[in-house]
Parts: sequence; structure tokens; C-alpha cells
Amino acid sequence: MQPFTQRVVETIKSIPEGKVATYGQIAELAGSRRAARRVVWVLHAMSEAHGLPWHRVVSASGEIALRDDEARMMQTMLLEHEGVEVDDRGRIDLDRYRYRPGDAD
DNA sequence: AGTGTGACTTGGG
DNA sequence: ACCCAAGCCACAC
Repeated sequence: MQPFTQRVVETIKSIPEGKVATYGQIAELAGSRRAARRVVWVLHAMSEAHGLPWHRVVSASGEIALRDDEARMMQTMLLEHEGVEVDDRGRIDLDRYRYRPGDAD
């Protein structure tokens, strides 16, 4: 596994319950600001094997990015279970729920 | 090696 | 706020 991939995995694992991070944010935290699409690939390839909290990753617009309706429902359910509000269009208020590393909560 | 694809992002209109 | 075109990076064929 490439170092960047490893860092993406660690970054995703570091997102706390009740918070979300965007693809671009994860890419930046892992050291490559423009690598949002690699984050997508990591989620596909490593989510299961590494037990990643994949549901805490959303798009820069605060939207659930999954295409598949069932999967969207699943993500919505997992997030709301952690106290993250998701509206009926699958949108999340990033001002409220965005993960900010280093914040004292 | 070229092309297509993806749970993306940004910038412009 | 929505739509679109480019840019982005790695992978599979």
C-alpha cells in the first residue's frame, strides 16, 4: 500500500463519531490537497478490510455522495444514529458537523 | 500506452 | 442555488 493511501486510511479512521469530513479535506489532511478522487478509491478498496467509518465522508457541498438509493439510506441512518442531522435531500450542515482536527470540541 | 471511470472539487455563469 | 466544464489521481482494460 502506498504511503498516501495509508495516510488516507488513518485520516478516515480519525474522524470522530458525530462528525463528517469531505473528500477534499481528507485528501488535504493526508498530504495531497488535490487527491479527492484517490480518497474515493480508498473508500472503495479499503473500507471493508479496514473497518473504516465510510459514512462520515461526504462531498464538499455537504451532500451524501453515494448514487445508490439503498446505500444513501444506509449512510443517512448511520449518521443520524450518531446525532448528525441529514435532511430529506441527503444534505448535512458542514458548519455544524464538519470534523476539525485539533479542535477542543 | 491510450482511454474510460469514479462515493470529487473548484470556478464561472 | 443549480448546471457545466476542467482539473484531478490511481486503477482497470
